[in-house]
Amino acid sequence: MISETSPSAVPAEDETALRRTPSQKRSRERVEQILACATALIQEKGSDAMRMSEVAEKAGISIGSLYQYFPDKAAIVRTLAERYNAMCNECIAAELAKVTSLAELRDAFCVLFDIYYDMFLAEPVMRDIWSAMQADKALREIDLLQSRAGGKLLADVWARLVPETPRETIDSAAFLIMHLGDCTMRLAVSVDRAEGDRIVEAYKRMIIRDFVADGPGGGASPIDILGVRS
Amino acid sequence: MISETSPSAVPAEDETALRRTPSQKRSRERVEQILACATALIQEKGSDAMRMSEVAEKAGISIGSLYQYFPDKAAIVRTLAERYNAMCNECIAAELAKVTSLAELRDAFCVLFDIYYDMFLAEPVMRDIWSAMQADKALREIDLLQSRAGGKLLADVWARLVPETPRETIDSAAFLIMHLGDCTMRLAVSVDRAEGDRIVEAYKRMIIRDFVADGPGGGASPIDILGVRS
DNA sequence: TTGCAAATGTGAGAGATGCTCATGTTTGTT
DNA sequence: AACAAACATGAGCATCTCTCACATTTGCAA
Repeated sequence: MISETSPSAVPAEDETALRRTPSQKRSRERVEQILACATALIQEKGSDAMRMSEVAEKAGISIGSLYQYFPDKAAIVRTLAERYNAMCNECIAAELAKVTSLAELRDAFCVLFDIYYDMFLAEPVMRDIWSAMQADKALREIDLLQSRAGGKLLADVWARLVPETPRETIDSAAFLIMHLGDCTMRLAVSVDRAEGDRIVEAYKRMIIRDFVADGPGGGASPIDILGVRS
Repeated sequence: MISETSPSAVPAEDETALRRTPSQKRSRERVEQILACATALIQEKGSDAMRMSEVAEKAGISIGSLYQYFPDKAAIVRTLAERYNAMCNECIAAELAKVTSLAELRDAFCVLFDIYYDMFLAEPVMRDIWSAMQADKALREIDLLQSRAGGKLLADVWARLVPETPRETIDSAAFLIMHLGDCTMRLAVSVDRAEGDRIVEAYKRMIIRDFVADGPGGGASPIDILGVRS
């Protein structure tokens, strides 16, 4: 799923997340084992209630061994978050690669957002991680970096389609769209399904209007006739 | 700031937040003292790093006394959050009361959002509380209730202006708009000021398009010509 | 004023959990 | 076989939230 230059079977997560880079096969397997057990425990009881002692026990290792690889509890969650992000980036890049017009951009956006919604609905662990996010500064940074990364993918395409719009306007709008997409997701999966669906649809409608002409806020939008500050 | 039926000088927070309802003047002052010290400590080091022992010490009371009034640490933060929410609701209701047309709705939205942005910029404690939010389930509930309350205020006005749109569509869209407003805020104040301003403007532009005609997604929007799922 | 019950105050410490570190064991290499 | 580096271990340290048995203060009625 993750394309890396490394020939290793283990995807190279952000190296700083691991306290010790495992060099022996045994320890590389152990890292995967830890992550798998942590995922199971998060699914079962949530990342907050997950205890490091439980992870160690379930993985059949000592607590000290656990801390040999992950500097703290948050690092485990962060590693899982980065894996999900990498998957998302692949999807986004693949879908946006086909876009050559504003109409296609709108279609691609709707397709991607539906995929994202389905992922959130199907992955309780992913939901939990994003919930736990705000509690952890480093995780919040990762989330913003992800929004920026996705935003850049979008802005690159968008800017080509509306060349006369200032690039920083597009960048900020794209960044915001990505970030609010995450927020919409978390909201949609926290209410009942019918309302969640309405919310997701409302978001998509809200956003695709920005892909109308002349960039964010441009075109035939009512902005032109309003006295908006700044 | 908070209008209550109670003649008491102390605003009646959600009673369930307090472990023991203070009946003597001394203890009522003490609750205020606790909240004031907690606010100062959050401003200084953040709610996460704030220690209950510090709050007690700064307030000049014992740790046991502290827990006499607040069942746990989160309850203090929750109480502060509810006070901010009450203030926000007053502003929203006041501004929306004047609205009699879609154009006025757009104007009111921009005014309110600017006020909100200024509040976020000026109140580090408020920012901290919303950051700590996702870590605490009860606080998250409060936040969603707040979005629902604000959403209802908006939906009531909006529905009157576009009577032919299904009410549940309006409700969900209004709810989403309020929630994403919070998300936009948190994002805007976490980046540098210039980008924060661009983000806030992008959000306002995005939203006021929904106040165009025929309700969310209605009117001359490109939605009509798109094959959107559901 | 005095007595008394209810309200309030106190702080040592119980309980829980993340994480460390000194020490022991395994692995790969020469 | 010998040895260094990598890896494993778990008792226990550090920290923090929150409790509880007991002391003190307050308001009020006699």
